Amino acid sequence: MARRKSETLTEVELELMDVLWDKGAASVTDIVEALPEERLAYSSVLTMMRILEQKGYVTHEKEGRAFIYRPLVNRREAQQSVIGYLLRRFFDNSPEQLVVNLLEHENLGPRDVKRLKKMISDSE
Amino acid sequence: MARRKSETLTEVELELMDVLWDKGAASVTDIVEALPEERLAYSSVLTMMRILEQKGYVTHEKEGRAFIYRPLVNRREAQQSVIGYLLRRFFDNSPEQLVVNLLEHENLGPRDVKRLKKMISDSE
DNA sequence: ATCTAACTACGAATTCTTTAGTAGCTAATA
DNA sequence: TATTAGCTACTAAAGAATTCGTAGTTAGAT
Repeated sequence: MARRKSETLTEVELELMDVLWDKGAASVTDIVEALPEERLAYSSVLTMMRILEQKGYVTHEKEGRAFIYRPLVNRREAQQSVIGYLLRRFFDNSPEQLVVNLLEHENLGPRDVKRLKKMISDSE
Repeated sequence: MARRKSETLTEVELELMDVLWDKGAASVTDIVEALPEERLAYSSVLTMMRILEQKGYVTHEKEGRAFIYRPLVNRREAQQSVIGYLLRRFFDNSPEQLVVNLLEHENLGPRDVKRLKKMISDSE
């Protein structure tokens, strides 16, 4: 039997969406060039774009000879989606738990914590 | 060619680890019984436990006739790891961005926001 | 000592993800 | 109009994740 489809962007999907989000719209050639040298073959990107379209993350239209791809989901939405997934699966739907862990995270210096607090204060 | 291994717990792996984290230690039978009715066959759980052991998430020892599995990674560590992944891949290593999104998340009521703020203020 | 119930080990099957080669179409140009 | 450069479509392939069947082993009961 088999696995369920991923409900969030997978690794490579995310990498390509990042390019689209940065550029707003792009042809396959644009995307290949935006990626690190030799990262993916042209046809690999093409395949992934097809998959992303199937999954409803992007759409395309012909412009001149090439397909121009545009995101149907923006970065913010993708972020919210993955946060939702994370809360559900790892944090028992408790944003507090997530933030507690974030505050304790080794990657977080005192400077970060300070900025975080300021940001939350400002958000009222 | 092929994909990279997942650096965080996958869906089913997480489901099983959750049982271990709750119980502290458990036999395969214990785990099957802790899962929702008909969720997974005995042998499926066995296979997944083997994989989890290969990946270094659990260990086992024989107790009587059965294997008793114990987590080698605790819930907190798994949460930190997935937060690290999230920051890196979705939030450009910016905890601020993550929190901004959390605050704007539709699942978050005003009561949650209030508690969050208090929690961060208290964290000095 | 044999039988049997309880477990584990091994491997197969299926889908998803990721990567890429190649055939084939099309528009611009010589 | 015939070439060809630039794209897309199709196909393949292999690793990872997920699920489960079955053979084989072993400890305890008869």
